[in-house]
Amino acid sequence: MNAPTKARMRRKADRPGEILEAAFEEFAKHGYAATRLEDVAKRVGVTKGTIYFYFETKERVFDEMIRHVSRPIFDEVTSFVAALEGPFGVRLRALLDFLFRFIAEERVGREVMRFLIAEGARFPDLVERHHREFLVPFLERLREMIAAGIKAGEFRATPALRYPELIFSPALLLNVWWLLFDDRHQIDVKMFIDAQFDLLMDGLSMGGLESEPKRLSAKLPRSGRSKA
Amino acid sequence: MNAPTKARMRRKADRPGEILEAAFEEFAKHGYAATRLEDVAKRVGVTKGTIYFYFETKERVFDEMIRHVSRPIFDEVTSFVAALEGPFGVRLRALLDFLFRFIAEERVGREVMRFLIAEGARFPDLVERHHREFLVPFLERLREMIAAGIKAGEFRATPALRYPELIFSPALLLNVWWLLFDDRHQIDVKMFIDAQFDLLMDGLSMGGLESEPKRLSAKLPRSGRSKA
Amino acid sequence: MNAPTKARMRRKADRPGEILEAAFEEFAKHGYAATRLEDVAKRVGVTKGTIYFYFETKERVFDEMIRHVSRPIFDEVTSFVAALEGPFGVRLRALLDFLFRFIAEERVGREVMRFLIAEGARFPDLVERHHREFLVPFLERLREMIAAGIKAGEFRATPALRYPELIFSPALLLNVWWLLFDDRHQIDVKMFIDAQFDLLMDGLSMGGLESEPKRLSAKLPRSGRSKA
Amino acid sequence: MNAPTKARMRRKADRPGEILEAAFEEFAKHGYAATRLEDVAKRVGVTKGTIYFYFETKERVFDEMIRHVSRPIFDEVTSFVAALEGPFGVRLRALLDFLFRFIAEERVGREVMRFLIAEGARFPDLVERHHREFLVPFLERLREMIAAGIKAGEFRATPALRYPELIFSPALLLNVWWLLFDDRHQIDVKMFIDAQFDLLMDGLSMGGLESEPKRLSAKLPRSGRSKA
DNA sequence: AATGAATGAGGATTCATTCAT
DNA sequence: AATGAATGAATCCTCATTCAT
Repeated sequence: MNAPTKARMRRKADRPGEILEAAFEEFAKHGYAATRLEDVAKRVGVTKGTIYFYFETKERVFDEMIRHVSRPIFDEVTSFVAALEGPFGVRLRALLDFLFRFIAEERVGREVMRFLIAEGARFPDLVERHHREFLVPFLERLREMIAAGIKAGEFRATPALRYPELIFSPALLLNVWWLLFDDRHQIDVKMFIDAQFDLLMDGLSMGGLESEPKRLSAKLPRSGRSKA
Repeated sequence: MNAPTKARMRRKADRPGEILEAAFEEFAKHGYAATRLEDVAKRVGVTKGTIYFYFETKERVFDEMIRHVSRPIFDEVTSFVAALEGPFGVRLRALLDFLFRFIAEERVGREVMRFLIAEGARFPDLVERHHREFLVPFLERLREMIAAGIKAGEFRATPALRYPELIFSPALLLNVWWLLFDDRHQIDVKMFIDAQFDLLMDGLSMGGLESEPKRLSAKLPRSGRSKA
Repeated sequence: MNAPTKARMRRKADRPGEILEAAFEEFAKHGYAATRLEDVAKRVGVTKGTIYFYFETKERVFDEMIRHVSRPIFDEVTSFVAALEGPFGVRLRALLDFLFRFIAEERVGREVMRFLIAEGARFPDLVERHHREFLVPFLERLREMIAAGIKAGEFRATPALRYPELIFSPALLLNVWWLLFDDRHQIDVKMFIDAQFDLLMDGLSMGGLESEPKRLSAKLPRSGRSKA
Repeated sequence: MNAPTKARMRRKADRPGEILEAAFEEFAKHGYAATRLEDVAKRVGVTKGTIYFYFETKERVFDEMIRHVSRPIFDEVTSFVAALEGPFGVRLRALLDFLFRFIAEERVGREVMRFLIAEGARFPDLVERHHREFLVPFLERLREMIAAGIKAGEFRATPALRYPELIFSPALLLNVWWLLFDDRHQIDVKMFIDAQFDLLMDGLSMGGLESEPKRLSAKLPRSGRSKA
């Protein structure tokens, strides 16, 4: 780490990117205030000065780090949502799978949530940006899907139409669960999604006495993810 | 203003309590690392030294602050859950109302969640304690209630039985929403709970062709909160 | 200097004053930017932190240091000028003696001038304050004295009445001389003042052929200072 | 703005000179310690590295900058003084005019004085060089002129003969005035010189009762500068 | 109990300087 | 000749912690 010194391994193509990724790790581990830029530098294999060559302040490093790690998510969410097709139940399930993957299972999505919650007061713009560019569009897509499902006669006209957040919330719970317990008290994601989907579709209450009330959901493909 | 300041002379006999409450405010606003014990002291109207008379370190102040503000919640949750009665749908609704109040609407509950998420890495015991003493018992109570509801024929036997967290998750969403947006992008809590309850009970899908599938939920009392 | 450590020699009555005097020495030696507050602290026998206990920033230390060392001069100038009496030639001579003492011979006066010249761009208020509170009143007193001398028939009505700075300028020269050369290329202050006074009174040109044109100045007491 | 920037391609052949002139501006504005070589470079339109190609250290840049801007003054002073002719009163007046121009009115002369005062401790050689090459010769010329004037019967034999600095001092005052106040509290240079000349020639005191004591100075040409 | 003065380790930031290209 | 990337020592400032009173 402090090898023969002098080894200025320069022109490493994407120093800023490397720095931001190292910053992600350090900020995720210690939080904004307790992170030392020196440790970020050490992780990249450069010195403090190098970071200041690329970024004006620690705040700037943090801000750009969030942009850096968020962009791929933003992009993928956008294109995924645009590409949804098929029956609405199927679409919904696909959306849930996707959502869980990005917001709960992927470390970046999880930690971004931690950053927003923990450092939101210091970086209010960041929070607003995520609301505007990520949350609002996503919820709107959800709402449209539900509305279309209702029109198509697949879904009930529920007040949930006003609160697509409700559909979103189990994924958030998993996200927070992970943030809190990491790998202690693990939850089986696949089973959790299945359970949400079942509950979401048919609810808790005994729906009368009919023989085949659960048809629709029963036919749906379960979460395609096999590894979890 | 800094005359013989008699207001300060009250010698509340509860200096430690005062300090912990001031600490709550400061830690909530700035996070652990960025909070200055001096500001906590100033808020109480004493000097830093006084804090060190009662608490050994800053970490200790934080830890005891969490205990201090959590205890009333712990207690109330315990006794509330023990006192639930009546039809299970009604109990569930009551539990939801309660949950929302403590985890989302009350500032203390909200901020404790922020502390756990933001500082969990630094205070792992804290997180474990909340898991053990708050979350697990609460989820267990939820599960028992659902199980009893199923036994009583009121509820379907859903896989949600394994994941009572699902029922808990909208409250968490509201909690996080508040942590992120404070009073920007407000959500109407009463309508939100109603929506959750409706969805939770009857689900999204058109439940076959039966004539009266939604009876139960229709009869349930709506949220008792009148102001929202 | 780094003795047995722990010797917190506290309550030293006038810590702020001590710090400002140490600061004067360090700033005088190195200039504002090149002075290390740590060296100031070392000079007092405390640590950096102590300085920040009393002063918010380095700029503040500098600013207050100037006030601290300037005040006695301001005060003495004010009271001295107010107390002048006697024939105007005598008064003028006394004023010159006084002026030289404060602006040129005394180290503080000299160094304050250096600070104003060297750091004026960074501390414009400082410069304005000295202009307003020191320079303007002093020049005004000078002017009044000359005007009174003219009225009394002792002085010629010269255009110098508009520029009392002219009378002031040799003292400034000595000041700057000292700032530049310290004790190299020394000038004998007493002789210098005598020379100024002679020149000031009677000028360079041969004043006609009269036998006793220089009476007045010839009778004046020479500078009373004997040590220089 | 940062297109192929052709303006920069002029390859002035005098990069060092450009750098030194940029350095003059930056050092004049911020002082030695607070000047960043990077800003000097930016002013020239090159990078820091380029400066280090021509100069070994920052101190070297400063030192050579002073030489660079002083040389023209040195040269002009030398040749001007050598060329003086005519009655001594006229010569004196011409010398004063010249002096004021170089030491007070011209920015370079003024700022060099600031450098000497502010950074003399760090660059003692600089100060000595100016003393030896500029101040001493100039004062010597002044002294010779006065001595010759006395011999010629134009001037009185005053002790000022020992201190030609006295004649120099109003110009210094104007210089310092400018350094301190820039364009605040302006002084009319022409009137100031006239006043000095009047005072210098005939002094303050009522010169006996003679009828025509002021002949000489009255006939002298006033400052040749017409605009002031 | 409480204060106020003091400490000193620690971290953000700056910038003269280096050097491979 | 000139650049751009990198270094690392230096310095300001902060703040948890200590302790005599």
